[in-house]
Amino acid sequence: MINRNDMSGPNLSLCANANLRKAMRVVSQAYDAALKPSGLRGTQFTLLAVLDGHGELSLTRLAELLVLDRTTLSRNLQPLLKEKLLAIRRDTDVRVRLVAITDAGRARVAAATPAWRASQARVEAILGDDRFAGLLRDLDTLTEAARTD
Amino acid sequence: MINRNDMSGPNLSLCANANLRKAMRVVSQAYDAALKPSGLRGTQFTLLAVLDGHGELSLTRLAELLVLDRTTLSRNLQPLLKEKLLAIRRDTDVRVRLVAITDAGRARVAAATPAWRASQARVEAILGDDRFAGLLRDLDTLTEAARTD
DNA sequence: TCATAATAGGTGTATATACATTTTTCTTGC
DNA sequence: GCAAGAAAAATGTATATACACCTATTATGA
Repeated sequence: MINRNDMSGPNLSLCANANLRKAMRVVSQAYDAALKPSGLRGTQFTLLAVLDGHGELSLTRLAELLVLDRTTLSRNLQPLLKEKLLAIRRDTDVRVRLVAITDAGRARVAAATPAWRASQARVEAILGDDRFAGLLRDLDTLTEAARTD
Repeated sequence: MINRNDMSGPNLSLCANANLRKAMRVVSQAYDAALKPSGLRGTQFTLLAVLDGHGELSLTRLAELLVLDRTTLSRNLQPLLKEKLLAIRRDTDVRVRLVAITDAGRARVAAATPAWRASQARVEAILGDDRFAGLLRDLDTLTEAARTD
């Protein structure tokens, strides 16, 4: 077996970025496919579930929780607002917009949760409990390291 | 310390999709920032480096190598073609388009490689060698499992 | 009190991503 | 040799993502 990466160039099989993105693509596709009957993408499920767990949050605070750019969050909210799964109101400080999940949003999360659990179970079955836990630890370590520098 | 996830809803701190995407975001931002002086995004560096390692490839074959949707690849190629870092020609089977890196593309990869190495070193320093190797293994296991089902 | 800082959020632009569909070309079976 | 099906790629549409920049409002300090 010839390894052409013994040559001078970057060895992409060791690239954290390339491999994270690749795994993200296939995993996200799996979650998206499983969630499709519920009418949610994986990213949307995440957003709704966070807001189901917390109460009303400002966009800035929600972006911090998700480790997501504020402008990205702004745009990710749009389809969920259009479907009235989320609602936004102004705070007394009128600069601040508070977003909260609606009853319809809660119902949607509840309807989607079995599909989410099945996707979770599939990943856990592939890796096994120990590697799955280790993966979550590693991802969190990377996120925290980047977040705090 | 109250754990509100003891309640009925999905515990997102265990969500493979949410945590993979979150880590992907922060890691990609770090690579993008490091590569910025070279004028490449992380994704573009990956694409060029793959084509630097292999010769001419059809879009379908390249998409398979990257575990990337063919239509996504088509679009990701556009900025690199515009900058003439890649070139496309037709095969004898005129349905097939073969893409290859240009001399300018090779030069760009070479110029960007030190920044890529620095980003790699940073991730390895954060996780340590063992966890880094384990992470790559886990990501590959997930990718292969999804790719082959 | 008012000028200046800081903060919250949105817009413009560009890339990344994939599904559904379409067009073009090739292959295959008869 | 041709019709039916397979294969390669592009397009239409929608979401995800972030940077640079802008606007509106609030906080601060002399």
